Amino acid sequence: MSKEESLNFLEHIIEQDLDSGYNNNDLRFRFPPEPNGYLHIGHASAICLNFGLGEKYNAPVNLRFDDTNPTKEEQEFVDAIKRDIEWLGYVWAEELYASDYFQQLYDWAVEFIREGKAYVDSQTSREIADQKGTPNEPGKESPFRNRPVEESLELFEKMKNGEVGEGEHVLRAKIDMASGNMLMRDPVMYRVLHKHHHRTGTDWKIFPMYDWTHGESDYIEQVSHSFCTLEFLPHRELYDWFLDQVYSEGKMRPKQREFARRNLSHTVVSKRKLARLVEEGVVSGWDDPRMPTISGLRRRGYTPESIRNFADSIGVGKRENLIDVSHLEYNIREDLNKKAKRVMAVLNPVKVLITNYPEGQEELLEAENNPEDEQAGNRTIPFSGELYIEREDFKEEANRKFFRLTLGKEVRLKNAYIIKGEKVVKDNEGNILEIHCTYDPDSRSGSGTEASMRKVKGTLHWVSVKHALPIEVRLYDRLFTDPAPDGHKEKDFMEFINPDSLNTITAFGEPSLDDLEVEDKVQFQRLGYFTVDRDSTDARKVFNRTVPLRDSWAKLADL
RNA sequence: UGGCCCAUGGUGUAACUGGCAACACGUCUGAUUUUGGUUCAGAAGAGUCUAGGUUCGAGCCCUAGUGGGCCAACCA
Repeated sequence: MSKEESLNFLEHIIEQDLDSGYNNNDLRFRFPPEPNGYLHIGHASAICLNFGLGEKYNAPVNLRFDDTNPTKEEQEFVDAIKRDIEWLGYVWAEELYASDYFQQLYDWAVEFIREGKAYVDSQTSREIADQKGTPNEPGKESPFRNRPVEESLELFEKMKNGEVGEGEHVLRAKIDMASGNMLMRDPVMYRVLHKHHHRTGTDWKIFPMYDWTHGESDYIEQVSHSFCTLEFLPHRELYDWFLDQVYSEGKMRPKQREFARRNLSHTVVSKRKLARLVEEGVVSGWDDPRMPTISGLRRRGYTPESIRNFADSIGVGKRENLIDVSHLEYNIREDLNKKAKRVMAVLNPVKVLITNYPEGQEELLEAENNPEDEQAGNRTIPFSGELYIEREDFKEEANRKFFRLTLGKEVRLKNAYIIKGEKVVKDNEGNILEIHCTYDPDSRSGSGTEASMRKVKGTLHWVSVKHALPIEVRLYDRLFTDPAPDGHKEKDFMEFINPDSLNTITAFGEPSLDDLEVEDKVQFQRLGYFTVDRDSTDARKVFNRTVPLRDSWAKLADL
């Protein structure tokens, strides 16, 4: 890798380790989700971080499910997580489960008891919590702290065999009830849970806690760098303590390092809050295109590349952050600009009659599929004397800044002819029913005539009425009106729901849209990028708006 | 109240062992354009939370303060 590029602080750590004796072959990372929900954009950046490091250093990255709490975990989530990571385009070295290590962890724990490093506590969780003290005052030692080793051993065995009920006993590490770090005050290592585990079934009645599991799992897998979010920083001392007890010379000693979770504006990401959106029907499900879940983003039309580029471009740090969605939107536009086929669709139609176009005539006009990609080729679009254009593209009279159709002025119909507004037909209420225009027969795009080369300010997209394909279009906008909906202490995040986050309309598209398949992505010219939703039927296609095009006119038009 | 972490343009990051603040997004000009898109050229915008200190020299080091975050689940 070039020394020119700047490294983020995690890469600096790795580089330092490499300089101080680590072998490149020693490097190994992991992404350790708990299978208790769907992955979201926050996970995506952690995935890109770990797997990105794996690609950069040519090191293996394991996918390890942190499945130590059977009350919350399900196989369904394991499958969904794997699917999402694969979709992002990453390949894990090994698929592993913390539950694979239950026996090893148990054996170590028994060893701990024998060595007086752990004991069975028979108090209630309440009592234990009360004795914990506060960050200011030291905790009190449990009356069971010095119970005989044999007794702890026996009770632990009973816990394991399911002979004791949930909550009756726990195994605690004997560390320091006066530690300034609350996590070091004799943390619970095991609790009894008579629950079905998605992988171990009913084999185990005791389940190891996160702290006891995570570092040891890293150690078993010989992970070199265990990157996690900042809230785990206080856990590091315990992570290291547990590691010290089992570490043997010559092995890789995993290193936990923490980075700031990256927050995206105008959304929420906590599982509880996302669940509320689903339960209260604000969205249609976990993969609603407005959801920040990976499945939601996928359905919205985001590409894996755009998400990866986004994650790379925002970097990592250790400070609180709120990344504006515009960064994400930039990345999807940039990707789709190169890839998406251009097509025409009219969302808010008004009829245009070309009065001097021969009655009943139709023709097929040639159109470029993507000006950014020569390989994309051309297609044909049917043209006739009766068209739809966007209602916003016409004004009876307008100032010089309005580069669109007005009476007496010419505009180009994309890939077709130059037309001139002649008159407007209205109903009794003054609503525009149709606009009469004349066209310049010599001005056909690509015909090479002098008239076809004429420069007119303004080009409109259109669809021939007779050939128009009715489609359903779902116009999505950000789900929340506030950049940090859950950042207000006094207010519930639900108060910031954007009432206009979804606008479903019927629109008209050019006939070629009928050939598209689910998840195909196109640019509706002058409007935005759209993708075919799985709700599409043979009778009617459904398009989700991924993101509108940048629109420098919108700002002026508002004035 | 104790401990720990953090603090650089509107946003996110960068600045290798101290050498006069960079990149991306966003914003604004202009050019090009059969997408008010794209592309291209350019501009504005921070003197690095504050106050001291060390140093020839500090965003980088030290001290204190201020502000924000984290920590007292048999969750991860």
